[in-house]
Order: sequence, then C-alpha cells, then structure tokens
Amino acid sequence: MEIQVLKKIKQQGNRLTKPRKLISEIFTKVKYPLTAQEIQSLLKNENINIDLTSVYRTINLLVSAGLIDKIDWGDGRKRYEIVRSEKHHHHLVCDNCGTVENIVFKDEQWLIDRIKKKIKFQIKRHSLEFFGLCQKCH
Amino acid sequence: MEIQVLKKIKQQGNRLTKPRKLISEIFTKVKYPLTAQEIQSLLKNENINIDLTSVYRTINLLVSAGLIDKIDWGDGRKRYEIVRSEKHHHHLVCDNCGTVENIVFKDEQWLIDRIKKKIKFQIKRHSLEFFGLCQKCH
DNA sequence: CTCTATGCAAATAATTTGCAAGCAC
DNA sequence: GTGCTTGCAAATTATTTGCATAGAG
Repeated sequence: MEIQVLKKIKQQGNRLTKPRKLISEIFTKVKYPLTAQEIQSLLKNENINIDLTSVYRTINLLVSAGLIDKIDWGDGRKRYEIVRSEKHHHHLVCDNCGTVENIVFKDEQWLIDRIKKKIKFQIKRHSLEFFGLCQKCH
Repeated sequence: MEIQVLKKIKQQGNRLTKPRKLISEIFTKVKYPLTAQEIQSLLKNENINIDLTSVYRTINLLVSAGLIDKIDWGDGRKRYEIVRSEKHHHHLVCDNCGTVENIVFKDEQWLIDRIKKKIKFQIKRHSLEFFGLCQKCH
C-alpha cells in the first residue's frame, strides 16, 4: 500500500523526497482523518522535524494525485485520509471524546446510483459524516 | 417564518436589535448556505453596514437557538442556512459555477433509523453534501 | 436607568506565498 | 549540474476576543 503511494508520486513526475516519504508513511499507518498539525506532531514524536509548510504542500500533492481524500468535520480544520479503494467508508465522530469509528454501507453505491439517475446534476464526490456519542460516552 | 425566528430570539432572553433582525431576515430570504462575509455583503447591497464581528456573533446566537444549521463544504469557510423543519434537504454544489441545488431523500429517515439500529454509536447529527457539475456546466 | 449588544481594534488560528538554499535525479 | 523542493519568514484569510460606548427594555 505504502509502496503504491510512493510509486504514484514518482509516476506523476514528482521527486521522492524525505518529507513526502514520511508523510505518506503516516497516512498509511494512521486510519483516521488527520490535520496538517497532527501530521507534523506525529512526525515530531519520532524526532522528525518537517516544516508545516511542507506538510501542507505534500497534502496538496497527495490530493492532486488522488491518493488522499479531504474529510471535513466543520470545525475549521481540514483533515485528510488515505484512499483505500477496498474500503469506502464514512466516519462516526464522537462529540465528547473525539474518537472516530468507521462505518461502511452495503447499499451505498446502489443508493448513489439511484440518486444519479433521478437528477440532472453530475455527482462527482459526496461527503457523509456522522456526529454524536460513542458507546463509552453515552 | 421570519417572525418565528425573531420570537425565538426574544424567548431565549436576547434583545431584538437591528443587526439581529436584519441578519435573521437575510436567512429567511436566501435559500442557500451563507458565509459571514456573504451576509455582510448582502446587507451592504441594501446600504446597511453591519460589522463582521456582529455577523459572527449573531450567527452563533442563531446556531445556539437552533434556528440555523452549519453547512460545511470543506473550503475553509463556515456556511449557515435557516432550519426549515418541513424541508430537511441536502445540497448539490457545482464545482464550476458554485450554484446550489437542494435535494430531498424520501427514504432518508428510514435509512438513518436503520443505521442507528445496527450500531452502538448514538448519532445526533449527520452531514451529507454532494459536489460535481450542474446541468449548465456539464 | 440598567445591562446587554455593537463597533472597532487587536489577537488568534489555519493556510498560503515568496525566496534563497538544499537535495533528488 | 539543473531545477524541483524545502524551510523560514511574511502575507493572507477566517474567526474570536477585549473594551468603551450605544441602545433595547
């Protein structure tokens, strides 16, 4: 998986630099949406210092390459998550403790296809996020 | 509709000031999600000058009162739209021209209820937005 | 008249841009 | 070696906060 990301960066004519490798690795390891700051902190925990600017620039590169998806929770920070083609999922975000669970809908594609047939609008992306309380915080 | 909003502002012990009346009126008139800046501009078009700070503060008041909903399109700006209980809907946002169409799902509540039964997570809110190209921009 | 709400200025936060120096190829 | 990338500083954009004054009740 990780190797695929690095391969794709090169394929698109971009250089494989240390920040790009390290940030890609973070995305392959962490399974919930990350902000630029969180990526920088995770790297700092491993004693790696990458400038925030480079984090932002790498994020933009990975988005353009279609390797990560933007996830928005409406709190003024942009979050990004690796694209795992096998597992298109959505998130259950706990208002209290902030933990994130993933949720997969069996009929989602069927539903989207049905919507597409009904409307004249050409849907390219959609965003579906759930907020509430996780089991622990009930 | 507009009167209901003003009534509710007072009911909650808040004063009915000019900025609050004018901003509530904008929300009742405009049927797509607005940013703070857009609200200020719309008022400026009518030769009314309201400080951006007051727009933000009024937005927060209306959100707390449950009169407007936050809509997030992941572009770094928060948008707000009046709550119309009769018409729970989602948006089709055109990537090209920015126009917004509303979309209503007949089975949405049924779907949400079914999800709720399957999971241990207590869903309170959800956000569902579609992006793509409108009929004109195809 | 009292106390909340406003406007203005300044602070904070997230993200972007310009540019000289570093490093991938 | 060449030119894309990085790090640092500064700029930009969105939003929030402090405070004196205006105005709703």
